Amino acid sequence: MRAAVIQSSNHLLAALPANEWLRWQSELELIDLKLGQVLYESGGKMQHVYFPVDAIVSLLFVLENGASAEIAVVGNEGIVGVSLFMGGETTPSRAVVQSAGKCVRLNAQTLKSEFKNSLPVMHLLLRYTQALLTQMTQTAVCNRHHSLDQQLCRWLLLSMDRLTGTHLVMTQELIANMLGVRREGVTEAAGRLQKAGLISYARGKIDVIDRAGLEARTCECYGVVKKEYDRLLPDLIAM
Amino acid sequence: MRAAVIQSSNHLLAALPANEWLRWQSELELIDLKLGQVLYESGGKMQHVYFPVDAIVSLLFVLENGASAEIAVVGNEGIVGVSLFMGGETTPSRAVVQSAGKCVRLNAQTLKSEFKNSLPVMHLLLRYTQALLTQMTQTAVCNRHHSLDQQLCRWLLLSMDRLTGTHLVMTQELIANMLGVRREGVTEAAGRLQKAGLISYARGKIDVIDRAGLEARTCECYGVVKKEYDRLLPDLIAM
DNA sequence: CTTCATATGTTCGACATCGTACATAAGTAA
DNA sequence: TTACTTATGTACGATGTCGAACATATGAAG
Repeated sequence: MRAAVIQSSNHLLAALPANEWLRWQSELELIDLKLGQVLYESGGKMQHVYFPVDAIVSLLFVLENGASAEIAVVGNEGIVGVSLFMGGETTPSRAVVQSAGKCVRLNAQTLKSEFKNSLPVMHLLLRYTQALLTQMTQTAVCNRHHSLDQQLCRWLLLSMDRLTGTHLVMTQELIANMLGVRREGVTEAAGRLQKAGLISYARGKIDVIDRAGLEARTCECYGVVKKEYDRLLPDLIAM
Repeated sequence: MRAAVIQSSNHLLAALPANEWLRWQSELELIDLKLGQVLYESGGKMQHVYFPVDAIVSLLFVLENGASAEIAVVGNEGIVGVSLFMGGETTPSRAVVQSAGKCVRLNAQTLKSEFKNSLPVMHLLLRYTQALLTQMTQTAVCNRHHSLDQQLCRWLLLSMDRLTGTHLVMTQELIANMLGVRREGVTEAAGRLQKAGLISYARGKIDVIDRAGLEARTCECYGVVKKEYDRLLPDLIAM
């Protein structure tokens, strides 16, 4: 299970000072995440934190009646499991793999002690958490004020930013769960985007054809979040 | 301006170890906050952090077109300005006084250095931030899935929890801004609550008559947030 | 008391999404 | 091939909120 991990595979890992990287290296495990895999269940104990490499993880809130909504996405710019070092031990959200791929895993206890004992690690993780917080709050406002079409564009763009290429494996049913709307609504919105020549999709495979077109059609929320990530994590994103 | 500040006036301050309290005491300023006063503007530099005593502060997101939505409320259980120690310097949200009252102010630089140099302070603030984060994300889901009536109940309950008494000074217009809906919608929802005997209101003065009734009518979001605050900040809330 | 700004109440059609039901199409397994 | 599951398409009325316009009521200032 333990395999050599390339530091630059995840932006947060890449930003680690040499000392920290040396300490961590032997503790990191490179694992495969499958589509739909659940990393944390709401309220569950967290045994690890995860640094996505080419996987994407969605943070979902699930209501009692089963309805859900995505509050943030995490790709290779970030870490899944911030509640751990924030002091919660458990998290009230569910973490689901939205796009299959590689991921680096670290023992929860190790991360907690590193967070406590290394100032650079602490600052890095907190700055990332601040960016994540912005994404969450912008999502809240977006849920309130913007149309499904715009939100779908935003969602596609956020996903594309965390992938290489323009291809995405994701059924409309799953997108509906993420956005917290009906599957039929996604079908219609996606149909409009396809008719406009922005995307093409078929049975769970989506291709973005006109990225600029998506950016033109989405709400400001996408730009705000992206700008805040660039501001807070400039050296990490730029590489 | 500088006045004696009672430690127990704010739960976070109350939870400070004796050493920290001694260091902070001379730096704290007790100030008055007026209804509608803006503590931070979106993107603005933060000069202070604020520990509400009997004031309530709303964290609002404002969109380009002026539409807004509240993402969290802070009362005497918390602190306004978490982005400061999270490493952001600026915050992407606006902080507005939702209920006038007293507040303790602390210099931004002081707080940052205390956060860095005192482990108990750091842990306390991070744990609070985690609770705040829960409130924000639950709000996001609530925006998506629940009715205006339920959200109004939730908003009233969250406000009551941060006040002494059952009286609230707040026009329907302002509530509408907080919830991110039209004023007319609040008028209708509030009318239904009044007809049901849960509240009474007149020209900006609201009285909660039947708190249990509000709790029965609101969505699960209120309970989830309250539970998480109790879990993460038990000693602070209990006192 | 009068005037005026503020707060609340009410109505209308418009629109987006919901809930439900069912139809079609593409991949999978026998 | 056939049967079956999964993914997508479409239609319908119901519902909730919006946007706008206007009516009423209260409190404050002169």
